[in-house]
Amino acid sequence: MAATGPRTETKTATRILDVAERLVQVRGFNGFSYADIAAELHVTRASLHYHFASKAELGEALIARYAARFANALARIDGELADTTAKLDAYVEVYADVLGRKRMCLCGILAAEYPTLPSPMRGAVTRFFDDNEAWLTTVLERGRADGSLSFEESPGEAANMLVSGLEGAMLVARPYGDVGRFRSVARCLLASLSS
Amino acid sequence: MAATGPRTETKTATRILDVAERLVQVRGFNGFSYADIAAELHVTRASLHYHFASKAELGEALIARYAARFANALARIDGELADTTAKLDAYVEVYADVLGRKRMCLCGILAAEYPTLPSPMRGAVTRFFDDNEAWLTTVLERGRADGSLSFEESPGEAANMLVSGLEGAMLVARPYGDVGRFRSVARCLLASLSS
DNA sequence: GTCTATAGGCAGATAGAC
DNA sequence: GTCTATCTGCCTATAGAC
Repeated sequence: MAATGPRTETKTATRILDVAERLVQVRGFNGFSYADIAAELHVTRASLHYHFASKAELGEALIARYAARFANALARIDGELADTTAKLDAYVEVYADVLGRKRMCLCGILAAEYPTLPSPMRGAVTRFFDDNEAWLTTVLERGRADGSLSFEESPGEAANMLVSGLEGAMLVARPYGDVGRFRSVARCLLASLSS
Repeated sequence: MAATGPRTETKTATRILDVAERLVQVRGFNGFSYADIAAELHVTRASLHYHFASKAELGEALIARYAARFANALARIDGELADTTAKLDAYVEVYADVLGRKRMCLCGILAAEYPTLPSPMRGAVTRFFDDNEAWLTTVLERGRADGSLSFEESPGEAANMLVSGLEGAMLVARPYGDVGRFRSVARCLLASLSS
C-alpha cells in the first residue's frame, strides 16, 4: 500500500467508505455528493476531503475495496464448495444479497455511468468484470470437464453471458423491488449451462 | 395529446429531444444539464425551458418518444417477419444498433438511476420493460407452439431473461466498446431457447 | 420563441484556525 | 482530524424585454 494513497486504514475512512458505497450503489456516482455523506456521519465536507482529497479518489477506493471483498467471496466459495453447481449457486447468491439490500452491483451501476467516470475508475470497473469472468471461466471449464455442465459455447463466452445476465437481471429487477424476478433470470441462465 | 403538455410537436422540440436523448443514453439522466443541450444547439438555457419547463418534463417526453419508437420497431418486425427466430434476431438487432452508436438503452440507463428519478419517469421506465416482455412473451409462446423454440421455463420467464440479459449485455459491453461482446451474449441467450 | 439577467441553491475543493 | 469560512463554478428555474 502506497504511503501517499487515501487513508483507507483508519476507522473514519472506513465509515466514510461504508456510507459512500451505499450511496453509489443506490443512487449512482453522479447521484450523491460529499454533503450527503457528511450529513449522515455528522461531520463537515472539509473533513471528508481530508480522508479522500477528491471524489475521484474516493471512487477509486470504493472500487478497490469492493473488488477485494468480491475476490474474497470467490476464494471462500472455492475453498468451501467442491461441486460446480454449488459454486455457481453461491455466486448467484452474492448478487442476490446485494439486490436484497435494494442496491445495484457497485461496478454495474458504475458501468452505466462509465463515460462520465474519471479515467482511473474506468479501468478499475472493467478489471472487476475481467476478474469475475476469469473466475467463472475456470469454474465452467471444470464443470464441463467433470460432466456436471454441458454447453456449446466456449467457457469464456458462457462466463461473459453469466456476468452480463446477472448484472442485467439486477438492473431490471431493482426498479420492481423484486428479488424473485432476479432469481428467476438467474435460474434460467444457469439452466442453459446444464442442457 | 394534452394541450398543456410539452410541445413535442415543433421542430425545435424535436431537435432538443434528439440531443437530450443522446446525452442521457451516453451520460445518464444525472450526467447532463440544460447547458449541455443549449451549447450544442446554440441557444440559451432559457429557451429550452420554454419547450420543456423542467428537466423532469423533458425526461418524461424522452421516455415517451423512445417507447413509441420501440413499439413501432416491434410492430414492423411483426409485420415483416413471420419466422420466430427471425423476429428474435431482429429484436436483438434493435439493441445492437443502439450499442453500435456507443449508447446504452435509454430505459436501461434510467433503470440504473431509478431511485433518483422523478416519480412519473419511474413509472414510464417499468412500463417500457413490461411492454417489451409482453411482446416477447407472445413471440416465445408462438415459437414454442410451432416447434421452432423449445424451453422449459414459462414464456414470461424466458421473456424476462431475454430483456434482462440483453440490457446487461449492453451495460457490460459498452465500457469495452465491443459490440461483438454483446452479440456473443445475445447468441447464447437465444440458443438457450432452442435446446 | 428566443433573448438577457438574475435568483437561489448546491457542487467540489481549499486555506487556515484549533 | 475536524472545524469555519470562503472560492469558484455549475445547476434548475423564472421574469420580463424583444
